[in-house]
Amino acid sequence: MLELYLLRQLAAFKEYGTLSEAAERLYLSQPALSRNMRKLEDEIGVPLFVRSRNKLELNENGRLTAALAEKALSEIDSIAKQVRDFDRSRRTISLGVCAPAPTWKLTPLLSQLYPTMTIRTEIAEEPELLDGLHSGQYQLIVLHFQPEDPHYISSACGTEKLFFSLPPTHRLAKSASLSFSDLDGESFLLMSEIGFWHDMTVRKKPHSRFLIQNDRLTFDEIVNASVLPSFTTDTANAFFASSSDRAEIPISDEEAEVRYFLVCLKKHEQQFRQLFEACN
Amino acid sequence: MLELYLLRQLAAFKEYGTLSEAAERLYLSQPALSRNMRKLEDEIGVPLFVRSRNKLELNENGRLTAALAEKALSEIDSIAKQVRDFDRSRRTISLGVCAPAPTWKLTPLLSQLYPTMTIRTEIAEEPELLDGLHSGQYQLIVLHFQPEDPHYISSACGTEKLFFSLPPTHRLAKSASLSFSDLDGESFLLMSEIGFWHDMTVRKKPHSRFLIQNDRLTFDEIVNASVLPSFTTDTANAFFASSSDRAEIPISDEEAEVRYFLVCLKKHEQQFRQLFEACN
DNA sequence: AGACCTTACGGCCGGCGTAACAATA
DNA sequence: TATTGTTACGCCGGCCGTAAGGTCT
Repeated sequence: MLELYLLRQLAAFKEYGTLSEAAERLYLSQPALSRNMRKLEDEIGVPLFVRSRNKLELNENGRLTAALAEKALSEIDSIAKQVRDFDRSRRTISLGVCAPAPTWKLTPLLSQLYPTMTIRTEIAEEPELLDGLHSGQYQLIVLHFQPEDPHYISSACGTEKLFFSLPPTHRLAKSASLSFSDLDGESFLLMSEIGFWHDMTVRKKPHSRFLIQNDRLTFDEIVNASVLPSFTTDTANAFFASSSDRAEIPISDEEAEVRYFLVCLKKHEQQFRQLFEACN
Repeated sequence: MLELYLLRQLAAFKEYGTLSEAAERLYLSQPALSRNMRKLEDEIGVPLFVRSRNKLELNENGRLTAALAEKALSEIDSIAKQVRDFDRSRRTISLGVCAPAPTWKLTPLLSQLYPTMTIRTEIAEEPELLDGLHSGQYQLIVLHFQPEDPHYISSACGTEKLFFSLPPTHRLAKSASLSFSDLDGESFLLMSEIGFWHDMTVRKKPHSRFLIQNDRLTFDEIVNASVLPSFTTDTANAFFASSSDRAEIPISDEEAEVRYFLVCLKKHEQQFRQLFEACN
């Protein structure tokens, strides 16, 4: 059977045009390449080259062979990668979420229920989450609505309510309740990687500007040191008790409180049965 | 990159189940195979086997790898074949005919006009000829009707008229003309490999039986030695003068005389221009 | 002269076989 | 005991590099 090193060398010769150049790219002596091209020709049994006295070119057979070789080589190349990906996917649970809060409860739970598995978490938009669930990119996703498709298994897994976080000096710091529009136009401090909350706050306050910070500790410091309004949620407060003198004002819009739903494909129902029972 | 011998050996192990058996089939010592399977595992970097103390089995990764390997190996295997076929097709003109007579003139003509090419002739049914022309199986075909599709180039290339060949003692040997139906029911001697003539004669004499002989010399001998009716044609007589005392009676059915048409695809018009000019 | 390809010769590495061992049924 | 898989050691074929030679621009 044709050996790979011959096909690789043919492909390189096709790419670089001369034996010398190809040999150099292959870290191979030029005579070796010359010999091997003749050997390949012998093995296939038909001429692959037109040979002038000091010039070597592919003929039609040679071009066909090189094209087929490139295809086969890339296929062989991809085998190891495919197997490694497959192996990783078998020992990994990928969790896609529409916001960070659900992971605070789910990640420890997953680690405990499936101690041999690696838990990978990703924040994405809801349409991408659903696509990824079907493509196998995610085995589990968390949405902030309940999907209706009967191919899914889903179950509520917590709520989250958004609050304004205002400095005591803010003119509205004593309010019992505020709506998004009450603070439209003011500049806000905002965490990055907060999933759908980002879109929602930006959409509900079209005239505000948002200063994005991607590290939570830094964010907390900046919040405490500034007089800009920001956000917090009941869930975040429960998990990350941060001392601050800020006023936390409930947001009256109904979108400010969401329910999360954990979703998996029906075919994985067995695998995740314990998880669904535990997260209720 | 993964080397082919490792993939071949993995595929063999998958096929035969044990290292010993696979090694034997591969004409390889069993320790060598053991080493190489470990090497493959190392190179891919994930476990491919479940190892008991004296048992080796593929795990899921291994089964995937073996499946991918089989695919890649068969692809590599097919490269040489594809290139050889391509090379042969480049130096061969394949002529498909609906009956043998046209080849008697065309084959010498082709050899003369295209002296570097191999001429290959095949008899086939007309639908297969047209399919083969499109698929590239034939560059030229001969039909006994003129195709209407404008994608073809076609030109008349001779006629052939069928005769009954009757022993002098036959009751109808003196007839000036006969129709197919006049001899329906009698047993006939018939050559094989005569293309559409076979179907036609069988169809026109549904009550006759036909004794098939595939060698022309043998056929001629049998014909001369027997009193069974057979067939001949004007074209065959012109090319193969066979002495015989048989009566040759024209067949009056209009299907008994055909015109042949040489056909090629328009894209080959240039290549075969000389041929079309010469065969008129 | 410089670029390119081919042929000739010797070295060396990698894959193989033999041998010896361990474990299971 | 027969079968299966693993480890250790030395051989050898095949691929490579160096050197030398020929041809073309």
